[in-house]
Amino acid sequence: MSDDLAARLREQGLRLTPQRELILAAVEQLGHATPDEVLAHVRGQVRSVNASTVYRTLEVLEELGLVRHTHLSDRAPTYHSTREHEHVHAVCRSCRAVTSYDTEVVAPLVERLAADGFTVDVGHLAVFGVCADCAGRETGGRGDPT
Amino acid sequence: MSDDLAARLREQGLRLTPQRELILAAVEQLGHATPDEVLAHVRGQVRSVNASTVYRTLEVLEELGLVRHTHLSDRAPTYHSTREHEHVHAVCRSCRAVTSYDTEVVAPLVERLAADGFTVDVGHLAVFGVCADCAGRETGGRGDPT
DNA sequence: TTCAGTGCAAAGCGTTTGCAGGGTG
DNA sequence: CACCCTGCAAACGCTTTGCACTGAA
Repeated sequence: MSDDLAARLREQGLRLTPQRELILAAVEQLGHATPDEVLAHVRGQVRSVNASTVYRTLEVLEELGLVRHTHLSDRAPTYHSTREHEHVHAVCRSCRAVTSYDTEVVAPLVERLAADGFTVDVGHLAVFGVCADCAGRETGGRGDPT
Repeated sequence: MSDDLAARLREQGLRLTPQRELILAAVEQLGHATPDEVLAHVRGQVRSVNASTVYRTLEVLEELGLVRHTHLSDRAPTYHSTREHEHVHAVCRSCRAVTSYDTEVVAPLVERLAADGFTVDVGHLAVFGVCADCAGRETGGRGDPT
């Protein structure tokens, strides 16, 4: 856990700071969160933490392999801990509902591209479309993710 | 072709303007282009055309089903004509190369989600990963398309 | 003591919006 | 001649960057 953080940072000659611990903890607690949500969460617990620090830290954490991100909307990306099982997201363009699927659903795709030497980043995959509920209501909901 | 444009616009009580024709033509010629590239292309042929017009027009054209967009980078989206065969994009995170695949590569995925009532927007799908070339050179290239 | 990390403020990029004039149907 | 569309300019949301100070090792 956070030991991972300390260890991995050390390996890279990077430093362990309270902000880094807090931001990693926030991502783990929130499940899926945008930089802004992470910022809000962290600020809820502590004094001043800056947005730039959140961005810079999420980048570091991603390089260390502790968090990952996907794009579930055309706005800010969402980050999640790599301690979760890797999964694929299905996003309804109409109601914006996000469903997680086991990576097995893309196994054939992954194998097919692997045959060409292409290694798919499964955890980053977001599949857009229309969910069962919205298919009924026709041209449903609000906005328009991606 | 452009007849499509005129016809579809009429159906919706919308108007045919030179800008709309030019922008659609630009997307068809460019293959895959960002709003900015479309703007540059259109300006290359004609006088003043405004960025907002490009955005508004691409939105209209997409609603009319004449163009589609995907996200091949974490920057601007890329638009393409729906007259092309529908395809899936594989984007190398290292060298940014984009390869188009026939939609059959995602058929199993599409069927699996369809079983849950989820209709996948195949044309929008972008698969990120590392291509064969870059897998060799290890930690390759430049930027980092998300 | 050193140099990575942080906060702050400003800038950057892509996109959106309000408004008044212009052109299509 | 009604009303959609456009250009313009300002605003916006998210992210990045430069810089001087702070604090981890």
